[in-house]
Amino acid sequence: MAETKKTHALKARLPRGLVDRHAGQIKASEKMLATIREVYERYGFEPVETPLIEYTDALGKFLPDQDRPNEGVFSFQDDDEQWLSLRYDLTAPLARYVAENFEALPKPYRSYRAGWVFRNEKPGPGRFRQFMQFDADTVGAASPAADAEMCMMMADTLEALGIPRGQYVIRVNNRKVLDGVMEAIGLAGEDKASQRLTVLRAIDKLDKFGVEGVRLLLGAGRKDESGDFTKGADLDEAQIIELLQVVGADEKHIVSLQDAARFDAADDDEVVKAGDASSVVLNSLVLDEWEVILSRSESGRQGLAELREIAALLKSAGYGTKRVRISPSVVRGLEYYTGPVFEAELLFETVNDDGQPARFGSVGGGGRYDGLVGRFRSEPVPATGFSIGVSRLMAALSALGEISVEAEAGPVVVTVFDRDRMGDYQRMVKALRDAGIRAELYLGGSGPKAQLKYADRRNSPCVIIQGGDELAKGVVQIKDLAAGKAAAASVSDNAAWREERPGQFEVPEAELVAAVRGIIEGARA
RNA sequence: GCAGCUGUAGCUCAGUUGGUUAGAGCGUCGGAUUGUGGCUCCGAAGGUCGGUGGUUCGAGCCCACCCAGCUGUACCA
Repeated sequence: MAETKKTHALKARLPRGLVDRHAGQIKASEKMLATIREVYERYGFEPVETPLIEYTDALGKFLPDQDRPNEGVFSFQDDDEQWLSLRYDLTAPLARYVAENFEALPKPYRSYRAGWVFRNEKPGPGRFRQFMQFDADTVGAASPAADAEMCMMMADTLEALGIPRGQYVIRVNNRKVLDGVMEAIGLAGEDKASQRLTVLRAIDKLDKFGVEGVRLLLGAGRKDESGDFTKGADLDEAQIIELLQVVGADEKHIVSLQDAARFDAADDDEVVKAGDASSVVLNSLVLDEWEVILSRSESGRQGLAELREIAALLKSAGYGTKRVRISPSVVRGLEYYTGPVFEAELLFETVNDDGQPARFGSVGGGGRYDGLVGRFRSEPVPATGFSIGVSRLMAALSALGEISVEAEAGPVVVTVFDRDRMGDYQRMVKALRDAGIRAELYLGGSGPKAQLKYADRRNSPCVIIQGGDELAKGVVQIKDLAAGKAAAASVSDNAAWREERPGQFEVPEAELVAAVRGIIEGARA
């Protein structure tokens, strides 16, 4: 028999871009999902679930002019050679579901769902190849009221999760506005399509590179810090100025506090302090700012009208710019959004692993996708929705101290000091379980020391000990591990520590359950 | 994809101009203490030095290529 060397053992390794989740993380995320669900239910949305796998054509991810799916999606062929893919978001599968069950569903159809999605691309910090999204969508409502509701619901959700008002903002824009501006500066027409894409990508990077970086990307191009060069959109100076007038207009939609009453500002509107003066951020002002340039194009006028309606509805419902703000640099996905787009951004800073201050940034987004369901049907079907990045939001919440991924209390451990009496120990475990207390019998083969160590690692509230001495007296020893740890701090001598048995007391076996309950409830208080 | 940086024990890292048997701390396991967590002390296990080829009497160290990871950037439904 050949000698089996350890070095030949199969290496246990997690594929890159994927994560294991331990008990604390799972419980924390379940709690978080429950909170989100509650908000959505309150808005009248109902759950629906679709599978992780769809036909690739339903996801719309075949490469153009090729019989192969996009590399970014995990795909494989069925027995009949049809391509299947792991879903890469929850929107395309919903569109498939709605189209397939169109007659049976009440419309407008409001639904929500949480689930894993997969992207086969390079992982990075905070970017995984499998991650969870939590979506809500309204299908069959063309009214901007549906979009406004999405924004309000997103704001309510973040607050329900414990993110204070002012530490987040929902930014809203409209793709028709962006299209309108581009049209106005002479970028209309099929031949300019790729240039328009480059422009949109450049605008999307406003918060990353700032106005100057975007200016470079709109013009000749930009070199990053590793020396790599990104080619720009090649706009001329006049076009760039006009574009930035709309897109870089953030600082302009404010009015001085003295004038706020005249503009009917709400309490909930953002106030910006600069020196002695204070100014209020108003959604209506940024829209006024755009009026002239957008009037030059039909889609610009449309987009502006939709945003005005959204802004008015938000105001009526009492949502000021602290919560939802018209923001010209929001772009979102390039493929299917057709109207209003939204993004949920966290504003607070935290310290990352390297001690560098870091912003969480976007934790969710969405928008109107009027073409997506219609792909499956002969008539157009309007739809709007948004998606929350669950893992990212969870990282943010734990940084805020709103949730903890620390392991919570483990089960009570009944130790085995006498191997012949497993039945007796099992009976104690059963009694505890019947009383609704998490409890387990030590199932390993090690001695008392190891058993105590095990209970310590399980974060058990207490252990139950009954050796020969206790049996003779009809009692059990109960050791409160937390109390013992506290008492041990002042003891440095091991003999004394063992003699003292900190946190340990003796009760008649009949009082076992009551004594354990006392410890658990004491720890909770 | 492009660019830069980095690969030595489970983790964090030392390792001399290229010179015998590659080390430390932490962690793990065991013992002191077979009826008790922590502290302390003692001991043990754990390595194809990322891979392949080359230079050399001799490579963890030098060279080439490859692989992986990290960071930035591109793409991102």
